[in-house]
Amino acid sequence: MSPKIVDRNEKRKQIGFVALKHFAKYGFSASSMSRIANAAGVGKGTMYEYFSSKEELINFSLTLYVEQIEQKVASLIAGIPNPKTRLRNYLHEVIQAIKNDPYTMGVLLAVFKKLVSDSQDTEHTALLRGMFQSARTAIYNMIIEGVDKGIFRPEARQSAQSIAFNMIAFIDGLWLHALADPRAFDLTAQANDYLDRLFYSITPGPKQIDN
Amino acid sequence: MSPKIVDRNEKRKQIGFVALKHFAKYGFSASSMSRIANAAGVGKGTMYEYFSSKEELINFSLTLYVEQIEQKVASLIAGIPNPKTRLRNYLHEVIQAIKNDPYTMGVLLAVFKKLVSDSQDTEHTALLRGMFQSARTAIYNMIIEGVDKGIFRPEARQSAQSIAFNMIAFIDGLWLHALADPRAFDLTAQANDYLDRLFYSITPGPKQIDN
Amino acid sequence: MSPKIVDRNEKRKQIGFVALKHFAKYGFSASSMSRIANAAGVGKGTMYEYFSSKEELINFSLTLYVEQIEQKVASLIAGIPNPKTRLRNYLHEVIQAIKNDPYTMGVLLAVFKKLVSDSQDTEHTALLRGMFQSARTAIYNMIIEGVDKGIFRPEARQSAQSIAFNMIAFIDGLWLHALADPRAFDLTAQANDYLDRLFYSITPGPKQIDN
Amino acid sequence: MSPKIVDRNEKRKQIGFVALKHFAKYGFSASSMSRIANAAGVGKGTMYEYFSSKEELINFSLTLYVEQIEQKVASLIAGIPNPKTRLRNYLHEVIQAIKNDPYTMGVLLAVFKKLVSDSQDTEHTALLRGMFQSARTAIYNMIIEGVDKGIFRPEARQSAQSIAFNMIAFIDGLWLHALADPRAFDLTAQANDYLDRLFYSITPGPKQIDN
DNA sequence: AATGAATGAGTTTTCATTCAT
DNA sequence: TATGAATGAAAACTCATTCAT
Repeated sequence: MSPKIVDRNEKRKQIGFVALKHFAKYGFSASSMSRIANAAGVGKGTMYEYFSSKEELINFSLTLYVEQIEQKVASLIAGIPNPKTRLRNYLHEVIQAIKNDPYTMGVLLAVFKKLVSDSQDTEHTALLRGMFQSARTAIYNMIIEGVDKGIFRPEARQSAQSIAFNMIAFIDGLWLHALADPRAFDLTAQANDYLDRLFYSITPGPKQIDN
Repeated sequence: MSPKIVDRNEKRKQIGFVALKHFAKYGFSASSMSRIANAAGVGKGTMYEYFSSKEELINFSLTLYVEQIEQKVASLIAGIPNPKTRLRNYLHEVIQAIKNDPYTMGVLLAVFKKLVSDSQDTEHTALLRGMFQSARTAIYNMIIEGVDKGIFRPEARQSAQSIAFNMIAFIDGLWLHALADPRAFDLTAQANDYLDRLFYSITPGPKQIDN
Repeated sequence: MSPKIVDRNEKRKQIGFVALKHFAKYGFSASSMSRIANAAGVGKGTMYEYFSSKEELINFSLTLYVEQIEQKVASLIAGIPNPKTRLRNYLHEVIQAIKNDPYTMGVLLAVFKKLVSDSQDTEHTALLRGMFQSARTAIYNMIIEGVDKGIFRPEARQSAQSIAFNMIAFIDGLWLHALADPRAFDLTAQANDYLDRLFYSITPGPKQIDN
Repeated sequence: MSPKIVDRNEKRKQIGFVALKHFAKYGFSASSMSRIANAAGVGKGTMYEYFSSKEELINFSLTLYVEQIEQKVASLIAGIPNPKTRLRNYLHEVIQAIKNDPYTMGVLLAVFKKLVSDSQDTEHTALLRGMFQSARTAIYNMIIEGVDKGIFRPEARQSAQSIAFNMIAFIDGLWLHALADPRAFDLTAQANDYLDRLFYSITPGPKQIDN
């Protein structure tokens, strides 16, 4: 009754991750189905058994990507009580991830570009926004918690939203440059500088400098 | 010294700018020679009279782009004596440019992506690095000038390099997000927040806040 | 003599009829094995358990089709004693069939086309010819019977063959046009006109008009 | 200023006629662009210089076909004063055309089939209907002229429309069968039988038979 | 010098068929 | 026996590039 047993979901994921690597490296339009098939060790036709079109493969891969990122982010902030330390740790972990797997960041680049081309591409837009939103919320919560615990100034409560935006933009600018010119600068130092200035401006007490 | 040479260069530029628009909107691989020819009002074959290949057209267009950006940057910082004001003004002008012509920023996206694909593509890498370097130098100089004039703390001298890096990364993260989600946040406010925090940390005297 | 053999034939028929519908609607080459399998509620692989190839499925389906048509024809002419009335009735029934199930006529179209492509395709040719032959024979017999009974002129005996050919061609032209442009004309009226003229020319006695 | 000089319209026609042969022989879906290109002696890509898609090639070919047919029809009926003779001549010429170039009739088959598949395919439907309409009009006019000249009975005036429909259907049935089974019957004799019966029924005076 | 005609390699996608379970 | 997974050949179509005029 039952034919060759294959975990379709597992195989979709397997192909999806291979595709992700290609998208990261070459972008969407320059990645070809047959090369992905080849890299995934399946026939060209098999691709279409698992994804009805290239577009669907892209969507699925991105979902995979976002899931992966969000899980990583969630695990990074778990278990560290002090929100200040947690924030610093969070940034450092993100930077480690960038350093360890710079190509994966290339997917973001490809997504950003697709967003520019098809401005009404709502599926991808939603995906991206969701991802950024959850990152911002994580940062926002850390700021608020810091204020609640007296670690940050009360005024930081109003700026929390803005700080979160700011920080995300900074992080994304950082990997962008790291991608373009890996040896030009010290990511960790940059992140520390940024945080030092941030904490300096929201830590209570005159002239207190965090380290 | 025949006048033809001038014409030739002029036409190369003309085609180059048209190409730039396409690259910004669709990226390199999804922009086709014939569509660019069409938009530029020349024949398909003519493209190859002026550029030996698509690759060369890309290179030339990027040179054009970088030149344009650098000229703009240079003009922005000219004529404003106070380096603090000049810095704020500089950032605001950049943001205006992003707001007015978001597509042009798309070229950067395309370039970044190309850098990821061909990691040994030294021609483009050099171009990009040069551009960023000149932007950083401009910022660096403003910081140093501010220290010299007593507007910034002496300690800022050592951090000047790092601040410049930091700021460029922040700016690029900003347009990246602006491109992806134009209505999500207030670019100007974000820039001000960033500068406020920066100036707060490098302005002499206790609790002095710049505005 | 195992019961399996019956099942097998039954299932072949079941799949064959589903295939027939597809062939009628899309033609042979545009009908796909997997869509037929799907519509028949069996697996793709199962198709090849019952038919060694698409070609064989086509052959079998056509046999089924011809059988069906011939049974219908036989039942239409059964039980009506007057050959004139029987002839008129026959034509009307055929027209009813065309009106009720125009798609089935599409199979004929597909077969005709296949015959044009593979001119040496004797299997299908024989099938078709047999079908038309039996229809012609039925008409021929009615004419002869009419002559024998004095309902038609004796001269009709020599033309009987030709009349049969003529009538079949007319019928097939009729459904062809009905298929192409269903609302353009009144099939029943056309058939009556044709028969009136035919009967007028073969009915004995001056100016006698059949109705 | 001007490049390789090619009469685009001429080349479109040239390719169109080659395509027509393929469509006649294999139908639309089983005819491939590359095989047509090959037969036309041009490269695959060239096809798309002249036709934006297979669909457009089909449309163009059909236009060509209809034009051709209509011109032939027009020339056949020109210059013969007696409408009765003209009608007979017309039918004979059509039959000659069928005999001489049976494959071309295959195009009609393909069109009919396409009409069955995509019932809302208005472009082709319109083309077909127009062609049949003009054929019917030609026949209708001959009948009316015959009535006016006293060659046909006055009652034929009312039936003229119906006779035209009837005759077209008969003709199309005829070639359909001729295509399917070229040697089975004598097209000319069939046509004569049909016309004899028709003229018998609409010629004035008792028992008068046309020859 | 300028151009469009020509093209084949390469892209996405479909499909008849085979095969392991 | 029944099935769906797997696949390569082939289809429609795109595009950078060459070349004749």
